[in-house]
Amino acid sequence: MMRIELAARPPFSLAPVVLSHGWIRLLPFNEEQDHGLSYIDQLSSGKVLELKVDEIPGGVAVTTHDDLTPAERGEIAGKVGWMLGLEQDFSAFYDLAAQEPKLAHVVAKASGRLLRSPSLFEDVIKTILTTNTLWAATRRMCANLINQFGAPLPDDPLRRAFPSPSRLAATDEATLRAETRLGYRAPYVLELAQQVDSSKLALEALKESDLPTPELRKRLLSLKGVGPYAAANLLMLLGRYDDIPIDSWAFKMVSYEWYNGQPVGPAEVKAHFDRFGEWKGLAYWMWDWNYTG
DNA sequence: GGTAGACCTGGACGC
DNA sequence: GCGTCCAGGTCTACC
Repeated sequence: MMRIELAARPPFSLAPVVLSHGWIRLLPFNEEQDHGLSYIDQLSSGKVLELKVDEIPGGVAVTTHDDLTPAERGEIAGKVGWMLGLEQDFSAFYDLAAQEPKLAHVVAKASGRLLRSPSLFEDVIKTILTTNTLWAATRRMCANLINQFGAPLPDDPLRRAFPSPSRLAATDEATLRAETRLGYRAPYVLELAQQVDSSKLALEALKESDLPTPELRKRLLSLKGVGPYAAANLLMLLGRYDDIPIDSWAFKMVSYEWYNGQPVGPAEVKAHFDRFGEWKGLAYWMWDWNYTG
């Protein structure tokens, strides 16, 4: 049993991160008591362990059943710091949100951080799995990927980590279609895994990229299966909020918020959030919508 | 620059 | 049961 305490930039609260979007309900995440979370992670050494994350004053505590080397502790600290956005600074967003009743809850709850997977590789695949399908199918495809290709937890082999690029690169399109049920997304996932595995694509480097958002967006759009919606979603996970992930849900929300349920397009969605400038994506994401059904 | 039609799955619906 | 329809973004081909 090991415990690692990590400090967060204040203000911080774990619950809004866990509840920030659907990722907590995709394996290998799991929501635990009191809006804590667990995640099954494969370390760079290949070791698979379960990380449990709970809030403590000033940050979080990460616990595992395993004994860890200093290097493993460092790796876990880095990953969890990224996953929860512990260093992220939302003070400029809070200044804007404090002026807008529909965003007041953001300041009150210290929201803004969006739950991320340890790797951009995993988040790109998961984002591709959310496109053009229903949430239940996204969860099923993600679970299939993990159950079929993920490395097992030694104590509990039915639970597995998210597959590595090399493991996915070693499968084939027919298997991803027939067994994993990815449908037409199969070649997209396979190509991504092969490019990352062969180092043709330095995907993880985009996490620290200082490219302007439009350039970063172009990089993401160049990935097969990543279109405007997916790119905007991934940009948000990368801490860039100057684009809005517009999907069919966005049209419905904006329609009932400002147009009496009449059909709307992307222009209407953008029009209501442009005033938030570089924070417009987060303003959209955190908006306290009228429509609840 | 924009757009039409194809792509897949599984759940809902009609018989 | 069995067939048909539908929702959900992105791709490619073509303009």
